Amino acid sequence: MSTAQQLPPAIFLMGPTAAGKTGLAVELVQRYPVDIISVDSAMVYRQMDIGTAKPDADILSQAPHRLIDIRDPAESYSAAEFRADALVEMAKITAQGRVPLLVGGTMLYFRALAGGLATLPSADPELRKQLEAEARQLGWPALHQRLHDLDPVIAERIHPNDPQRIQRALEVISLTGRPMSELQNEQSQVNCGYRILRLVICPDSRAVLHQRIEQRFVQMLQHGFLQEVQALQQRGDLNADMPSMRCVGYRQAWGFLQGEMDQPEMIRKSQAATRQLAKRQLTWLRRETEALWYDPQWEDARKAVQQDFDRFLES
RNA sequence: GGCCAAGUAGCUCAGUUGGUAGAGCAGCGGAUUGAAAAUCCGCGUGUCGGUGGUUCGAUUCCGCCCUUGGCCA
Repeated sequence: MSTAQQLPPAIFLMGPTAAGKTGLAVELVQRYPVDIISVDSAMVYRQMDIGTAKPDADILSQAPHRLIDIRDPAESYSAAEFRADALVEMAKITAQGRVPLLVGGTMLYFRALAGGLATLPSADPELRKQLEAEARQLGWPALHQRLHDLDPVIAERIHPNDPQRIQRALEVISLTGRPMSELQNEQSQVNCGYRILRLVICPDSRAVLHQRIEQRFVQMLQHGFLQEVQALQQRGDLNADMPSMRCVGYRQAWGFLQGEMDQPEMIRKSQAATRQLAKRQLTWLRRETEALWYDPQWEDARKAVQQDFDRFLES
């Protein structure tokens, strides 16, 4: 208990997309000695501003966000890179006598940061290409069968129709010669070195969240989202299979600009994809965290957040 | 006003040669260890437009009514 007291503080501000995280974070920056670190797998990309709901230059000058605009859309990023980057930024902030405020909705990143990751090799693009070629010949269920022979424990946990995880597990074996399940078992229970206050911001009503999602997408279009995606297409070096272009909204807008659907359909699909994202985020939030929940429409929410902040920072 | 077509899940539709119905999408729940805004799994009761009739039994056949679309006046 007393050792925990000695750890420096950090705050996680989590919530589904369109819940109002950024607005609250900016308010908190104005009142508390906190610096924001973004926990968002899409805002890491430069030139992807409107569709990721990235704060604009004005807001960023008042409330700088670390770990946004750190990748080109042709590149990829990962939970492991995030964890390393975030820990560096957290240490810098703490060294200045301030408190890291981690804000975002990429729940795997929060979990990786707080709980650590197993020691695993990073992605190998060549190997992945090979595995994909094999899958085209044999089908993913056949590769799942192969995985079952090599690492039955992990194969039990991965569905035969889940190409991404089958590929990754085979990649790990191929790169290390050892089953992924074994490597995961060796993972020690790490503490990230901070005492964490977890806050979730989310409307009580799913209908309200859906409304916010739908309105926000319309606003994105008004702010030139399609031009943003068009500019990305015109670079000529991006394609629809890259992680950046598979982001919610970008994927649909890309298809629309290629003539694969009309505009009303693109809008419907983008909004639906965003609702589905929010639902997945809520699944994480319900299960993963013992956090304090706030509805942004609850007028006392901000006061309550401040009280929790005060109590936490004083302790 | 007359003729024709359609009315089935939130949406688009399939179907029942008469035994009260099922797909896609949406939605909901879940999983999640270097792509995670990704990837994957599970979940289908709805006055079959209304009302009368025929029938053991009607969402299905018949009559009338309502709504929508088209054609003719």
